[in-house]
Order: sequence, then C-alpha cells, then structure tokens
Amino acid sequence: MTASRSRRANAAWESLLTAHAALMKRFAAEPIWGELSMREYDVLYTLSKHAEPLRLYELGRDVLLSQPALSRLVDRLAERGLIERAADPADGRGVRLALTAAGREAQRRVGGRHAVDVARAVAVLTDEEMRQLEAIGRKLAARTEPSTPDRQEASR
Amino acid sequence: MTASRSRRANAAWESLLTAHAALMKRFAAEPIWGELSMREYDVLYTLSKHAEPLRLYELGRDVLLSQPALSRLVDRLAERGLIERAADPADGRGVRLALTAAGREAQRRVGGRHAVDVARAVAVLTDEEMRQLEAIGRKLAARTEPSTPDRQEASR
DNA sequence: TTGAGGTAGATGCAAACGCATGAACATCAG
DNA sequence: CTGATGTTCATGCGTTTGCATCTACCTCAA
Repeated sequence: MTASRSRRANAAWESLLTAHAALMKRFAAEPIWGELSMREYDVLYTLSKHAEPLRLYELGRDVLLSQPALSRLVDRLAERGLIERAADPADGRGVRLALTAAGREAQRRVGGRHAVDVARAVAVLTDEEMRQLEAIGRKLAARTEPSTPDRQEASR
Repeated sequence: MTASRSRRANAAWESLLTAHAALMKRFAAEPIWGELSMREYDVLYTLSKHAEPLRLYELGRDVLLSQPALSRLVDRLAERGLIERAADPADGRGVRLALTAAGREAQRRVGGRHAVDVARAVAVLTDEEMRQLEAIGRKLAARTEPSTPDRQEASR
C-alpha cells in the first residue's frame, strides 16, 4: 500500500466519521423519538428487518453496543412489551428475539418520521452519490478475512 | 422529493451506519489503544488537528457526546496530564483546551497505529471510491440551513 | 461416553453517560 | 447603566455502559 493511498483512506474514513457524527446529532435533536432512545430504535429497526427471530449475538453485529449492554437493553424493551424473548429450541443457551405487535407498531411510527428526516438530510447528495455511498458502505462492512493471520499473536 | 429518491437516501444512510458500526467494532478490537479509550483518542485527535486551543463547544461539534459528558471527559484527560485547560481571556465563561506535550505524544503514538488499521480496512475501496466517500462525507456534514423554517415550531 | 474447550447470554460492580439545572459571564435593547 | 435574554461550562442524580466473570449449554476428539 502506498503512502498516498493510506492517506486517502484515512481522509475518507475521517470524512465518514464526521458525517456520521453530524447527522446523528441532527437526528437526535429531532422531536420524533417519543419514548424511544435512538439505540432502542436501532434495536427495534434491526428486528423489524428480519422475518425470523434473531439471536442476541446477531443483533449485536448491527448495534454498536457491548454484549452485556445489549443484553440489558433487550431486557428493558422486553419489560416494556416491545420485544419478546423466547428460548431457542435448537440451542439451549440462546434466545430468540422478536418484535411484539406493540414493538412493531412503535418501530413503524417512529421509523416513518425518522425516514423523512434522513431523506431530508441526505438530499444534499445527487442520486449518483447516494448509489455510490450505498455501494461503498456495503464494501466497507463486508468482513475482510485477515490477510496477515499472524496479527492475532501481535496482541499485547 | 420523489418516493424513490427518499428510499435511495435511506438506503444510503443505512449503508453508512452499517459500515460505521462494523469498522468501529473492528477498530475497537485492535490492541493498539493503550490506556486511551476510543472516545478519549477522538478528543485528543480533534485537538491535535487544530493549532489554536479549542473551546469546549467546538470540541463538541466533532465528538458525539453530550456537553456534560464531554466536560467530564476533558476533566479526566486534564487530570491525567494529557490536556491543558486555561481560562479564555476573551470570554470569562469559556475554557481553552490544548494538548500537553504528553497528550500530543499519546495521540501520535496511538494515531500512528490506528492509521494503519484504518488504511487496511478502507483498502477494499478503489482510489476513486475513497475520493467519492470523502466528498460525500463532506457534503453530508455541511450544515444545511433549515429550508422550512416552520419546522422549529413543529416541536412537541 | 466423557471431558476439555468453545460459545451464548446474564450478572456484579465501578465508571461513564444524559437530562435537568445551576452559576458565571456576555450581549444588547431601552 | 441596567435588566432581560442568551451562551458557556459545571454539577447533582438517576440510568446505562463496559469489563470481568459466571453459568449453562454445545461441540468434538479420544
């Protein structure tokens, strides 16, 4: 990897970070969330994308939260009747998480309003840029297998 | 705004969110951070980008953290000798925040290692995509003035 | 079949966070 | 000059988070 390519990569990542922070703040300031925090909405949204119940660790892939924090967040949402926990018949350790009717309704209600704000914020991009961003995000999120396996031992 | 454009905008934003979460997790798992949390590094990095001391609220624009949380994070970094707080002579309310020598050194040490990981993660993109991402991020972060000023009153 | 090692999720606890609010200063109309 | 309003940062307090660890279960070689 050349130095200029590394510099460009870091500039691109910083740009993504800045945009993420700026838009997250803008969205958080919108009066659309009702009694859901953005993180809670994130969990409900992730569940709403899947027809099948999700395992906790599957949720954890999408939500930027530690496993214990996610476990307790799911706790609270279950106590509030928005999520249903069920034991996984195929794996005695696991749980199957699904939206309840109330949870789905809450996700739809908030999600509809949030989508409007997202569309407004992203509207500064051209259609072409939106397509580019979607493609770039997909490539970045795709797990790259460790090209240098000895990185594992490089731990402190 | 057409419905298809809104859908594309939301897909693009979700793609950005997913990439952000995936890469943040990957970076957090790297054994490069020493005694700095990623948020602490973020603050040190932001300060390192500016020659002049920063005000707390200026830091807050870049760091995704509430003002009280940022105030206390700065507290801790100052106690550890990485940041210097000084009263702002031009504004009795404000503080001027700057890296100490130790803070700059810590930022450089961790930043150098982190940049390698960033470059590796972003290397899945072509040069052209890196440029696109940088441009897109810049456009998204640029504050769009409220096109519909009556949104202010639409608060609950 | 068994037991060693791995994985999924829950829990104790200290640290950190967000919300509401306070204190100090700045600004500006009258 | 003065008081009303806005801004900047700090602090009290209840909630949430992360780290370390625990329990329960799964997997698989011997």
